[in-house]
Amino acid sequence: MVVARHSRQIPPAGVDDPRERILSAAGREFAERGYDSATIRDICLAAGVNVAAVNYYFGDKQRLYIESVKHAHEERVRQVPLPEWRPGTPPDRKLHDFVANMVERMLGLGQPPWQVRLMMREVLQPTAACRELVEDYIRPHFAVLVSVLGELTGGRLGEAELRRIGLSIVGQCFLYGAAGQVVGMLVPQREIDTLHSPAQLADHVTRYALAALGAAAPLTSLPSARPGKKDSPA
Amino acid sequence: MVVARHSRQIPPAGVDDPRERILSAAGREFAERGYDSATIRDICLAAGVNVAAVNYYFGDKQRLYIESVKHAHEERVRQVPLPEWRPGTPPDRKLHDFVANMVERMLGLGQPPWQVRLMMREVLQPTAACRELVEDYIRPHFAVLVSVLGELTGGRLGEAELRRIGLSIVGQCFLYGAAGQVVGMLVPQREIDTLHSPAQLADHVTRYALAALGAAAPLTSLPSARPGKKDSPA
DNA sequence: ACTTGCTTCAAACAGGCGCTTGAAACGTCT
DNA sequence: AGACGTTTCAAGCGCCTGTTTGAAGCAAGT
Repeated sequence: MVVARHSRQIPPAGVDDPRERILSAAGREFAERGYDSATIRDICLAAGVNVAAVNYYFGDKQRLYIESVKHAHEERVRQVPLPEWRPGTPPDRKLHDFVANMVERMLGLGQPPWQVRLMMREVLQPTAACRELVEDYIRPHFAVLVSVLGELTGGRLGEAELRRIGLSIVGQCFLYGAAGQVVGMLVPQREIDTLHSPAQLADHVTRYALAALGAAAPLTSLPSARPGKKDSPA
Repeated sequence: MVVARHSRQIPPAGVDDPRERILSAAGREFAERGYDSATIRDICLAAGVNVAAVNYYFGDKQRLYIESVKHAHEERVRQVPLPEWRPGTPPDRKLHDFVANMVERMLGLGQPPWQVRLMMREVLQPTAACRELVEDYIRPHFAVLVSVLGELTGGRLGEAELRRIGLSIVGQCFLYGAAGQVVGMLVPQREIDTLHSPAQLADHVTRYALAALGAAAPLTSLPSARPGKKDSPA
């Protein structure tokens, strides 16, 4: 009756593996259109396989969706891994690196890549795949941020307060990633290019946090301290 | 051929007005399920009207959607209007009021009301209704925030920098409104209740901004300066 | 009483959807 | 060659979608 799923002892994992092609096409389609609007027919057309292949490899649309979310998330982790620091790296440098890394992951170059858009959908309207995403991907990253903040404040703040500050930092990046188009409508285009590029954004968020934590001069300090001039921290 | 839309010279605008009932039901349904997943049949069932009524009053699903977005946005503006300040109100007080207002609008009590969820969808994946939403609703609010920030910094920062800081503030609130469920997974439940309630959140975002701008002590300062003690600014 | 124009209704339309089917094609053993 | 398990295919199955239709209901004007 039921199709016996083969055991896949030797996964080729090449670009000509139909399973892989379906996952990739499905990820793009789900990211672009959302779960309901994406159709199996379109996905299979893009993947160059027959519609029955989805049922054969994944059972049904829902399981294909979950698999494609996990697939996208693993791929993105490989693309933009967390920075690694040699012992002795100053914590403000770590914070900047972390924020720059997060911004790059969320924004890519221009608008976020499909893997991120797919994950954003999960975050904004969680489905079954969300918990897994949080545990495997978001929580570890967030833990790193919190530990960097702890290092930066030298134990003067509790874990709970650190988490709250961490969320403040994440929120700023998240706005650009999730609502980038609206930001683009609110701010003049030339300003976007000059002040809201990924690098500039990372600098701003870091400086904003350091100033709030008293680890750098306030943003209103005179130009002598550190103006809006773009510069990578030495 | 085409149904002649009547001129609606005397809009009753009561709860028994079918047009109004459809708009309300459609808003909830679109907010909950999204444009594609929401069905005209379900909307009409909830509104207690025949399926043909949508075509009669709005033409098609798309125009119903646009009208329901505008309807929701107007309703929400009426529900949570911007605060008004008497002359002489100190700018840090204004900032706190503004943030508390924005948080209340975005978070409601518990999870955001359907009007906000509908608008969030537009922000995250803009459609034809988005530009109107930005111009009528978001831009004026954002302008108020920027002007308060300008007042607070006393001309020491340019408009562009003020906008950037404004977006930092908005981003923090936006994270809770749009990704509240994920925040709830990252932070222990008891911490949510004690540190991430709307009031606490508004306090935190305000204090974070004031500290970054040098208008208040850094968050790491000793309890003597201005602790995390919750208190409405006098 | 009859017309007129606006509103509501049950029923149906064509099209697209996820999913299934039975057979053909394929590669690999004996 | 033959048999076998795996993979691919064109075609079709209900079902649900947005939309249309023609008739019935209704209030006001003549």
